[in-house]
Amino acid sequence: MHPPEYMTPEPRSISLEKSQDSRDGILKAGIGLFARRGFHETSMSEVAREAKVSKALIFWHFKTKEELFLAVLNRLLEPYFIDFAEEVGILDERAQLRKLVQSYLLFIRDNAASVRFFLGQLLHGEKVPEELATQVMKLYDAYRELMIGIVRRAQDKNLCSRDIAPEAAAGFMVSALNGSLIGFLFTTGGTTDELDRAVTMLEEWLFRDPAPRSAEGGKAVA
Amino acid sequence: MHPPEYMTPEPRSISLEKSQDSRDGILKAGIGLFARRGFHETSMSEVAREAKVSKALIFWHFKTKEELFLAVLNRLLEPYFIDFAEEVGILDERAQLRKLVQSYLLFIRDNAASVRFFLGQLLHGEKVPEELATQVMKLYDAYRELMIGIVRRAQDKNLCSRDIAPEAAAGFMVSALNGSLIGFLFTTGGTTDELDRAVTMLEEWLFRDPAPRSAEGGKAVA
DNA sequence: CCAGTCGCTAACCTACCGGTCAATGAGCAC
DNA sequence: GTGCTCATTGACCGGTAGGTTAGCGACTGG
Repeated sequence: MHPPEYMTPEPRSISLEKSQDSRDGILKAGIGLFARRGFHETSMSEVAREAKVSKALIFWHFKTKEELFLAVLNRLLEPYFIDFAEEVGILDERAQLRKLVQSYLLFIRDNAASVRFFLGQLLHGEKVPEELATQVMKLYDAYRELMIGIVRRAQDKNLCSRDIAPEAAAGFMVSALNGSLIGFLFTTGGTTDELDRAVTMLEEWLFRDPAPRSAEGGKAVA
Repeated sequence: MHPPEYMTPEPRSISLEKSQDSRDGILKAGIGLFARRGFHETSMSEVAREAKVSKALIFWHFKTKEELFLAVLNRLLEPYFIDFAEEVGILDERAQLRKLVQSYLLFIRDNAASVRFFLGQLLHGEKVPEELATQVMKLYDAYRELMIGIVRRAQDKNLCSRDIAPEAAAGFMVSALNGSLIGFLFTTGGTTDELDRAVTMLEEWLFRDPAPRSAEGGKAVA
């Protein structure tokens, strides 16, 4: 079996290093081409040309085109994670919401290309191998779960209306964010103003009437 | 020049009728295959097989594969229009909003496949020939314009808060709808419950505090 | 009845696709 | 040096893609 199934933690020799380099170069080229043109529009010869290696080498590193594509998707998904756990306890729920939402926006801004690619691929169906699709879905659910937590805590502290279930409220907010997202993805050179507007609107929406019966008026954060 | 550039309003002969029939059959097959598998995954031979004609006939009707694809997109867009003008005057703004939103949902429900296809294609870029993209955008803008009108009238009648500009409110609501839409598109066998929930939420959101200073409490529609 | 067009097809063409393979150079162990 | 494995390549293969062409039967106009 020629291709190394798993890389050793530290490179043992120059050859292995070079091997990893070429593999990375191929992956890099694949990322660019697949994201720009999609799976079927991209040929292995193009990837080879872009990576400046022979086509055969690609098939030495990756058994099939699908395997390369899978590796590309995996690498694209690497930055998809949530780093929200820290320093959140000291913020009130309103600030927590703002922070969570902004982390969403920041992520979108930084990964617009791959998000667009991945979303298109998911919509198109079939070419995303379940495993990755569920991975994305899990991430999505985790995000919504964070938001549910915020809403629940805000309701407990009577910071916002208790009329709607936290799950429904969070689901709605995430949907609204997604909607703004696709609006953003379609304005190619676009500003993030629309996104920012959605953020403040969601904030106002969630914290619109804090105390249904209590007489104490809440101090609004400017 | 073999292929008829434009069809005559009424078929002059049996031959022309048959020609239109076969053309329609090809288009129909193309719609199914392109929508199910995308542009590059679909071969002309497949279309020919599905339409039960020879491949050459397709190239007789449509000069290239791109031209067939374009015709398919055009036909897919045919049901994309807004029939909202009628009988709207007699409804109050709340009911108007509900009706407008429901027409959106209904449309999505009926055209889920083609919406998914078109959205994926737009996200993927490149394969949608500007002309059609702007057509869709115009439709989108028209819809938002309708919503802006509703919000503005509701504000004039003091039915809802005047804190936000109608454009911003409408934009937000359309975004929220779009977000719910993609949520719906991803749940394959999915229910429309999530969509319906978003609808009521948007309604509650827009008409949350009708009279900022007036003492008269509004009667809520159950 | 005959010429011409229309609708249509089988067979064909070229280019390129994903994928294979034999060969080869470079580093490493002995 | 002599092997040995690893990384890499150019040449090649069968299959299929989009597209072309020569021609055939069925109508149509004169």
